[in-house]
Amino acid sequence: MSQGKPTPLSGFPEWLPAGQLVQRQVIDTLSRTFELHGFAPLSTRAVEPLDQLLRKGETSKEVYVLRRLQADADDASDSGLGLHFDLTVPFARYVLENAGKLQFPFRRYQIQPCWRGERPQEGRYREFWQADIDVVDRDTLSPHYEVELPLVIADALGALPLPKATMHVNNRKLSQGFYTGLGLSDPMAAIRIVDKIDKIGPAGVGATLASELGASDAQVKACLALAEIRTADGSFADRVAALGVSDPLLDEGVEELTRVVETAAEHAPGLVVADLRIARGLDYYTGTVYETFLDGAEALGSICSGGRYDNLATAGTESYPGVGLSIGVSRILGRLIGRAELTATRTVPTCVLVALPDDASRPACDRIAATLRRRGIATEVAPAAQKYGKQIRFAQRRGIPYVLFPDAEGGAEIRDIRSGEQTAVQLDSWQPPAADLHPRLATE
RNA sequence: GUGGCUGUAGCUCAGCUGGUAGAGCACCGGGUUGUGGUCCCGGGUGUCGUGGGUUCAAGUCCCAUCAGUCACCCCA
Repeated sequence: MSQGKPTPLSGFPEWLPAGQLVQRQVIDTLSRTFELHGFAPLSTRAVEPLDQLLRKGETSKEVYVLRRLQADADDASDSGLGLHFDLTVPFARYVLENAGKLQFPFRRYQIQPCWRGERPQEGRYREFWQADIDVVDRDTLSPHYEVELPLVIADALGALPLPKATMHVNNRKLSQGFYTGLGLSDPMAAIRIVDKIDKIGPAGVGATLASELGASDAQVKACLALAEIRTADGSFADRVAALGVSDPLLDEGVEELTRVVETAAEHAPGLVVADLRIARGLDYYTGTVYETFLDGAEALGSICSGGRYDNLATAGTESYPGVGLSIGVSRILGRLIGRAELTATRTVPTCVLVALPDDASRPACDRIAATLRRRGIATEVAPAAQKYGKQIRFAQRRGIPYVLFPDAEGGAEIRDIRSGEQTAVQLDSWQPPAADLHPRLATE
């Protein structure tokens, strides 16, 4: 019974083998970098109770819910479970659940798929991978983590062959304090309105501030002036001061942001800019907020975002403030794989193809392959005893760098099919250059 | 989730006002009967995204649907 050819599912991308290999390489590279900074690997289940996912009134989230197919037809209830839409909320739950067994400050990384039911387009999927790092502590979290995490991200992104990235950083205390000091009725609403400045322009923001918050001309002018501030060093503080607004929370925010920007400028020059219009949508952020854009792909949106959250992991009197950043792995890969700007040096793990002289030689060739594998060299034997030209082409199509030709006396020659160089080798000692041992990421 | 645009071979695309499809590259076979890439010769490999409808006749017109993409929303 033919069911016809299956079609793709909107928003659920599946890369071809070459892309899969690229994603694996990217994830491995990120994992190594995170571990180098002492972050422990962690995975959480795919599902969370809906009340966990929807806490903080995040009802706008397009959460996929789980329901048993076998549920009674007249049973309208669901399981009360939903797929997580990010890795921060599940992590906060995990911390609360295991607080007694964890050591604080607790730092972990987590690389997993997430699900959101929104309309897909380039860089936006319904199933997508995030690579998330967070640090949480008990009761209070030292501000220096807000400086450290961007540097870890700088290392991680720097280890990948990507276009230059720029991280725009702001501090909610700065914005909120500024609007409070300015005398606006609803500082949080002002933050959200000003965040739209790239969409609706300064005039639109001004009009909205006036109509929704009753802001005066002077207040609107001050808000727009703040939103214009964007500096690669600590000089933003002088420009904020020049606006003549005073508020204790504002001062705190300026101090924290100054530390982030100046430290980043020292350790990762060119990565971070203070950008006082950045707000971030998620309302659980309470301090530093981050958004990162790839140069030349700004329209793709942020490829790494996060911030400090003081109240996400709280239960009763227990409080575990944290700060985290998430890299949008699928967003980056969808763009770069889609445009063939990021590839792997080969489409299979195989380093050596053992040529098959004739069918009777297969056992001997299998032994040769086993010998190489024992030394960690990924090896496969040619699928059929075709003409050597065909066998070489088999390797070439897949990017396999070496073809091994056995001879009748138990020796072998290995050909580097990129250069055409072919030499007799000792099977029990030959080793490829380290660069050829595994597929690597490559830009084209 | 709302709205717009797009959908022909593996890829990039052509196909005028309706007459059951074509180019380049790629791929396959051979020249070269066991060492690829160059060159030469030969081969079209296709449910025109899918399903309906109009028509004597649909790749072409209409509707729906799926997918991609863009804007909104939101955000990785």
